[in-house]
Amino acid sequence: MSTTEPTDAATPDGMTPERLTLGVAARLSRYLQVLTQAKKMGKETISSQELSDYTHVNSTQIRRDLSGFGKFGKRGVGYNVESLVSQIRGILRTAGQHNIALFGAGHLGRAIASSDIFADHGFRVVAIFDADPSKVGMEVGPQRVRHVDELRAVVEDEDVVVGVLAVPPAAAQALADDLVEAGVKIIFNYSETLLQVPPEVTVHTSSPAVDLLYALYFYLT
Amino acid sequence: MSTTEPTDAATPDGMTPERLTLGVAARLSRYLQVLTQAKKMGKETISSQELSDYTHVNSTQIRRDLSGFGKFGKRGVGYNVESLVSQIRGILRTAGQHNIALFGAGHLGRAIASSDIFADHGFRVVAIFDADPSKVGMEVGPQRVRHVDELRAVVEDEDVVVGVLAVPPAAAQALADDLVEAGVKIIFNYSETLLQVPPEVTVHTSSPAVDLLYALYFYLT
DNA sequence: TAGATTGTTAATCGATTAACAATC
DNA sequence: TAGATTGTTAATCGATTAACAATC
Repeated sequence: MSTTEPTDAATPDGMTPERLTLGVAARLSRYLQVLTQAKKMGKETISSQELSDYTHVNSTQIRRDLSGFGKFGKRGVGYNVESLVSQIRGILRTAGQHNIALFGAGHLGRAIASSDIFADHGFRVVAIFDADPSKVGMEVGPQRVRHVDELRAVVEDEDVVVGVLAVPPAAAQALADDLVEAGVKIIFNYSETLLQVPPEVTVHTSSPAVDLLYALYFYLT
Repeated sequence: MSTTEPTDAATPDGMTPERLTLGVAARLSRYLQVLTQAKKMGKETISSQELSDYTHVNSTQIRRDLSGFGKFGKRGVGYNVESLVSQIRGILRTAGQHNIALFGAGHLGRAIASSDIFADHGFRVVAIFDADPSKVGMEVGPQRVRHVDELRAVVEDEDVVVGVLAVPPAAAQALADDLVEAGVKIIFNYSETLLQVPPEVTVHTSSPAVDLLYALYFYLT
């Protein structure tokens, strides 16, 4: 060590760092998405500029975000895709498996169940529910469709942390209530309904149209 | 006028305001989503606090965002839902109809086609395409599934401004290329692929898993 | 009037960016 | 070595928030 730096300010393993700010956590998640896909495509290294092209986050911002946790890159080369994936997963504490319960065995539910989009990030659909008796028992991928009555038992037995609602608007609130009662703290809402939940529960409502409106504004102006 | 204010700094109709910042445009779009839904539910007025509960944006921030464009609220009462919808649509210049071409007549494509999620915001699916000859000609909602060969003609005839990709990863890039060549400037990508497009084209990749990772972080910490 | 909620200010904090030395 | 790209600084800009007067 030729310089007089103070002891490394980056977080050493095992020590609890400060909680990430909302912005940093959101950006890291997006980097992870791109990196996961890049890995699938066989890419071994990626530069902050390439990450910037895909995420629309400024490349300096990306280097800054990452360097806050360690020196993950190689000057002149870029970042190793695979190792950066593990690093970010570690920072976000999402390296493990997390179980999802999916509601609705219609077109959307089946599309979600058969997609890699959750699986790629360690989310596993452990149960699919539908209120329609004619759908109960049907096979969807590796799952058999269950009746909503089984919700409580499944949440406990399978350690479900996320409920995904792919149901008609009229059914969404009742299911949200059931999920809350069963102790699920994260609800991903694909219906258009505004859900009422207690403050400790997080609802994320999918809103592709909102993203389009936003893109359109910058296209029109 | 008893005070000596300078001429109103808010934008009078017809005058081109400055371009919104990314943040403001994003937040206004989210308010619009909630307001649209609140209107559906028959709500007549809404307070900045209620909007805050649904959007997770601080209520002061909401009042601040809105007051930059005019005095839309009524003290002690809140905002009129219907009028606020029109005001925001005006600000975002998305009051009109915009046409979408949808690719993929599988589960996801059919779910999108039959949902109100785009229709509620003035987006109309004017064509559905699929590469599979056995699906061409099939009826999906009011549309007949077309072969991708017709893409160019449809984009021109129907004034398509957005292409939505609900296709397998392997097919996404080729379709993106076709859309770019046909002059479409906004692509909404539901496949997991990283798409290569010229800089003037905007790609928005849907990433429910990213949103979940993000929610999970704050749940786990 | 009393209660509620907006519109707005002022102060703070975090995000963003350009620039560039370090170094692979 | 020459070229590329990271890691980091310093300066700026926008977002956020608490507080409160205005007013419905």
